[in-house]
Order: sequence, then structure tokens, then C-alpha cells
Amino acid sequence: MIDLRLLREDPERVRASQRARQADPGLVDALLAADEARRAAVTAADSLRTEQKAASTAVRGASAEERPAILDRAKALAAQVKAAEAAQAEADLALRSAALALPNTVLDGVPPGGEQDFVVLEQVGQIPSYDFPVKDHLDLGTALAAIDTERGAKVSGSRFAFLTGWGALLELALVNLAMGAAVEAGFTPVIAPALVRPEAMEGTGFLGAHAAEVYQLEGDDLYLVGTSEVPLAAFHSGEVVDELPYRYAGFSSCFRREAGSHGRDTRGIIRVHQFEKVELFSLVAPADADAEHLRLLAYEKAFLSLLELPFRVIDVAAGDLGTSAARKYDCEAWLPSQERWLELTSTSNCTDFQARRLGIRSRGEQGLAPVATLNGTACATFRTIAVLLEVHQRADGSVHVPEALRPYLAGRKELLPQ
RNA sequence: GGAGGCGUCGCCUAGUCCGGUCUAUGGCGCCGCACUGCUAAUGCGGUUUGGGUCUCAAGCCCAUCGGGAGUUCAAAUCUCCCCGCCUCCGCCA
Repeated sequence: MIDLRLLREDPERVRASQRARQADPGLVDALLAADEARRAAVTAADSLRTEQKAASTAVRGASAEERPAILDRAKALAAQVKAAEAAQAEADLALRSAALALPNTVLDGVPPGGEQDFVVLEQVGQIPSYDFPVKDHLDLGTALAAIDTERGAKVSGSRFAFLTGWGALLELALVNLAMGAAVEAGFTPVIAPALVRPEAMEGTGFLGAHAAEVYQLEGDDLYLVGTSEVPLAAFHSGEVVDELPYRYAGFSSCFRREAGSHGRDTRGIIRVHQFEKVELFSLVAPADADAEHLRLLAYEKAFLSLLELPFRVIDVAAGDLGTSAARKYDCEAWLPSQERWLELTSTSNCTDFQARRLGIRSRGEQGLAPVATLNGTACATFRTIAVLLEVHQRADGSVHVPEALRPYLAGRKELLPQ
């Protein structure tokens, strides 16, 4: 939810953001109109209530003979107040839905345009070349007895997989490495719930445009999270937080319906309905948000380097930002089998957008004000495993194990086909 | 899942039975001022949050006693639903 005061002061800035996102600038004017309508309704209801309170007080002090008349007037006012309150509630609701429809205002410098309009900021490492025909991660993983998508489909459906043997251990190794490094960098480790209430989902902006992506439990009014960003963001909801910054590294399973991606990445474990992830989440003073964003990006880069993966960093275009993000950097690793870059980590600066919805505030010079929230991937397991197997494959089907992972894999330097 | 108890403006707390100066009491903490030759004590004042009005500020107004709905001229107080916490029972990794 954006700041309505800022919207009133400078609506053109928000319209420009919408245009950069290739979204409807009309939403801005709809919100302005809803805001004005609500303020009118509030003023009307407030003044009626003032009258009603006076009338109600008069009832108490009234003598027996004047009482009936005063009571009649009080009753009439009560009815008017009730109507005015209903109108106000309606205006509140209209304002709320208009506000929820509008995504965060993008920051200066964000490339305008759609998914293809990103800007490459840098490339780390060389695109690997192989003097043998490369296999994809599913062939490699099957030969290693590490990935079993056939049984995944049998048991749970398409886009599910079993990780077995070294595959299972590799997942745990990645989680341990990511968690350990994050803790060393000052993040507080958290095991987060994967089921959350609607407020948590909505507060993080996942029930808007991306509602179709989210699994919902019909019987319990709970949602399965697509990322532990959701429980981590909601962790401090409704709280006044001091002693900023707060930095968390949350682990959870992640569930995604992949509703809009039929036919995309159907092979292997690049795009699955369930995977595990370590997610970084920071709460900082709004003025420190940009610096924190770069800090999260630096952390992600360091982690990919530990995995000895070549990657590039892109500045994601406005139209490809999530609802809550004002700026987003993705790290994309090279996927040899498809000879393309694949997003492995993503870090978003949500400014005060999430915090406003979730009621996370801190005390500043202006009194209580929403904090800034930022999130970033430390490690999303399945997809990272896919890239690791492919990049580090050898001609004989064995796979090199990066040094940083070896302590978590019984010291193994390579994984061998079974 | 069953039974009972509880939820008050940072923290603790009075008020809820029996609706009306509750404009929510007191303490702690915090902020400001005064005094005392020191950052202690004491005294005085302030201290929920959100919204509206307003050029700014002040002021004024409205809402807010876990959340929502209802009864009433009037709800912290009465009724219902929901959420959370605690105790006991049942079940369970």
C-alpha cells in the first residue's frame, strides 16, 4: 500500500511509475477519487456523531416532560449516524480495494518496460564450455539416482519430484551452507511456518495479481506460502520495532501452483510445485533501504561464488517487478543444457509498501512511521541443484562438488553415477 | 476435539456483576521543566494509536478497552461470532 499523503502531493510520480510498469495509470486517479470520497464520508459521519453525542448526553439530564422530545431527536440522529456510518464503511472499503490494486511506486533508475527490458549490471565468471555433449540436470540426476520425477508425478502429479540419495543430501547441504553463511553475516536464523493466515498473504502483496499462484486450504482459511518472505514479513506485523535493522534468514518449504506457466520448464526440477528455500529478510529505516538492498545483493553474489557458478546480475525492469517491489535485482546462473541464464536468486526493495500494510512501524522524528522491508533469496534448493549438476558435470556423468559444500557431503569431491 | 478462565492507551493495573462527566484509574518506564555544585533524590507538567479539519502550527472534531457484528438515545461494561493466550481432559509425531 502506498502512502496516500505522498499520492495526494505528487500523483504524477505515481502515474509515471504505472507507465514504467506498463500498467494502468488510471488506477492512480481511481485511488485519488476513492480517497476524496472517503474523506467526505468521514467528515459527514463525524459531524453527525458530534450532534448525536450531544443529544445523547441531553437525554440523561432531561426532565420528565422534555424527555420524550429529546429522546425522539436522539433516535432520529442515531438513525442518521447509522446511515452515515454505513456510507463511510462503504467508502473505506472502496478506498482499500483501490489502494490494494496499486503496486509499489518504482524507484528512480529502474529500467522501464517489460520482462525483456532488464539491464545487465555485471557478469561474474565465464560462460562454461564443454568438450563433450552436455546432459541436462534430469539425465544427470537420474544417473546419479539423485532426482526421481517419474515417481514424483506418480505420487503427487506433474512438477513434483523426489530427491533421493545424494540429491537429498545435496539439498540439506545447500540449506546448511546458506544458513551458516547467513548467520555468520549477522542474520538471525528462523524456521518459519509454511501455512499462514490471509492477512499475512495479503500484507505481503501476494493476493493481488499473483493470487492464482497461491495454494489455499479450503477447510482452514490458510494459505501455503510460496516463499518464507511471507511469514518473515508478517513476523513483526502490528508491532513497533526499534533497534533497527533486523535481519532474518528464514527456512521453509515453498509451494507454487505455477498456474500461468503451463508448458514452461516442464522437464526436470527447475520449476516445481514444492521446494525448500532459505530467504533473507531485512527491516531497516527507509533511508537505509537502498544500502540494504545492495548488501543483500552482495550476499547473494557471495553465495553463488561459493557454489562456483557463473552468473550475471540484472536490474529487473519495472513491468516485471512484483506488487510490493520498488526495485529488484536478480542473479541468473548459466544453464548449460539450454544455453541460457536462469534466475537463481532475487532481491527486492519493498520500501515501506509491505510495512504499511502489515503495520510494522518504528519511532522516528516524525513519530511512528512504517519501516522499509527487503527480501532476497539465499538459496532456493531444487533449482540450484539443477544448475549445480549441469554446470559441474563431467564427460563421464560424474559431478564436481564445490569445495564449500564438501563439509556437508561427507567430504565428497564428486558425485558418481550409480 | 471437549470443559473452564483470561485479553484495558510501551509494561503492570483499576473499572466490567448493576450501561450514562470513563474526556478510561494508579504505578513503572519515558520526555520536558524546576531545584540541588555532578547522569541520584524530590516536585511540577506531559506521555495510546489512527483519522478528519486546517497554508504550517496550535486548536477543534471523530474513532479506538483483542477483532467484528448486534441491542440501546447512550457500550470498556449487555448479546453473538471470530482470534489469541492459559489450565484441565482427549488424541497424536
